[in-house]
Amino acid sequence: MAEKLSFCVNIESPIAVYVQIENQVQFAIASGRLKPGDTLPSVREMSGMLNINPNTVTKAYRDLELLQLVHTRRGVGVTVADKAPKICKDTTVAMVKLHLIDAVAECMASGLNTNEVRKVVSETIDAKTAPYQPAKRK
Amino acid sequence: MAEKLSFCVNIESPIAVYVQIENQVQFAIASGRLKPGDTLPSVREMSGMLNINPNTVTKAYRDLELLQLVHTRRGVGVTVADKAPKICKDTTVAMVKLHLIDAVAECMASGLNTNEVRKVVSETIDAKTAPYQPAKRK
Amino acid sequence: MAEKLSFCVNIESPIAVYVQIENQVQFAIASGRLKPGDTLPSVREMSGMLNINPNTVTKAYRDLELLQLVHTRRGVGVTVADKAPKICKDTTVAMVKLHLIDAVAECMASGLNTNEVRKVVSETIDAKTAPYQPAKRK
Amino acid sequence: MAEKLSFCVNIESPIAVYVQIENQVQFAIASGRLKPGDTLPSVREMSGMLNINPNTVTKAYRDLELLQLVHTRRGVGVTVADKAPKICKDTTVAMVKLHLIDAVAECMASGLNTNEVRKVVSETIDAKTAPYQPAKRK
DNA sequence: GTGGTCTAGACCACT
DNA sequence: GTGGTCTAGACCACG
Repeated sequence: MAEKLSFCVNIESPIAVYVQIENQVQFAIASGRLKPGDTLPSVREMSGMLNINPNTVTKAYRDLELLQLVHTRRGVGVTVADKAPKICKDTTVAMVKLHLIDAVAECMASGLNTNEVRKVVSETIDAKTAPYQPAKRK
Repeated sequence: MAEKLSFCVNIESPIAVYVQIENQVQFAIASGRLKPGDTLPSVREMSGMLNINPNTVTKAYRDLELLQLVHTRRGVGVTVADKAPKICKDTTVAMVKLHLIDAVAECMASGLNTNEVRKVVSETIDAKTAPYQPAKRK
Repeated sequence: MAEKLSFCVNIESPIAVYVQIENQVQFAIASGRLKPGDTLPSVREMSGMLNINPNTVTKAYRDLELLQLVHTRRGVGVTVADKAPKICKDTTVAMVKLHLIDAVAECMASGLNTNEVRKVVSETIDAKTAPYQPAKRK
Repeated sequence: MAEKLSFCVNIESPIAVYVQIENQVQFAIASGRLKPGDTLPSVREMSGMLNINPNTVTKAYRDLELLQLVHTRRGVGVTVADKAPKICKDTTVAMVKLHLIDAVAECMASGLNTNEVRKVVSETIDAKTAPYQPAKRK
């Protein structure tokens, strides 16, 4: 059973709240913070924690179920599926790499200096040991 | 007059088509491929080239006008503003840096190895001398 | 473009309305009544036709999108994906066969006469050339 | 006293577990495997056998009592009612026929070949002499 | 005109 | 106590 799980959403973000939740769960599974059999916070618990509507959480959990990352059982709760880690590693890693490639390509296309790109990368790597913070992308 | 300008959009992308156009114009200005006085493709030309609705192009050009990056004059077309390069460098660089930071943070959150992150960055830097390709971000 | 598409739901059924919609779309694709590129009725149109809440239709369409059976584009509509027929045939046929096997097994388990089973099957085959009517299963 | 009664439930099924139990008891009565006066497994025994919550078994037995198919007596257990076979045959046969009709209709709606339908039916009839296995219906 | 997102709240089903 | 479904209605984004 997972002990400490912190989730957060940025309600200002153009990224839909339910997508932010889905991503954080996927990242938690991919990084091993959530393991097969672990129970996610209940819909009511999560919605209270994030101060959002329960339906929004429900939507996220349903999507995760369709992706076969979790199992939902009425009266029981939502648990991480056995094959979730594999699926997550297969897809999540590919996705974040793509994002990284896109971001670097953007930097190059906008004329940024190569050294500056590397410097930003290094600084971010050093800073990020903390849990995932949802992006504020435009 | 700009000689060769290639634009492309990914209609499947969750990023709005008109935003993709705006970004590409901004990048072109920031990197010097578009200079003050250059004329953008006409709405009709651009929409035909990209096979999209003319309204979408119009919306992008309107936004660029609001950002004071271009001037629209009836019977003449849409031309790059004198102060556009300065504005673009100020804002575009900040934006792409943010994207880069987000992307690296994502990689860390999903448990990617630090060395792997640096490797992807290096490879992308080496590969990207070509014009900007719109992201396929999820 | 699909000309005539009749959909219907049974609001009394224990099967969720949005699932009934999903099934009917899948069946329509599997049987060729809906082809790649065809546009589904708009959310508002469908909800009016079936006299249900638009959100219910939205839910069904989102699921179909996650199953990669349709493409949704804001301002455009929902269209059948190119690979939808293949996916549908692969999964839908397997599903309905399973249902049939289950139903026959049920009949046997409840002591029904073999001849009677065949008779019911034949009668239903003869009767069913009409469009799919959602089940009233208990 | 019934000698050998095998029950099984599919916890993944969208059909409620207690409904699966009810159906199996009904089928057992309809087919004569359970006769008036026979004792059902105790709640504790059944819940242990199926590895489910005792409350779920209790609910199933309570429903069967409401249907007048069984009698529950403290200190004695749950026994099949005298009139159970008649009731079961009247209702169960109607129900399974309906399911069969639905399943065949589904096959037709999804474009399945008529001959294939008959083939699946025949194969299932030949195969099914074994006790009822709960459906995995979607 | 499309669909997307979120809220609020009701009622149901299951354990 | 869990989650599931549906409704009603608001506001936004896109073409």
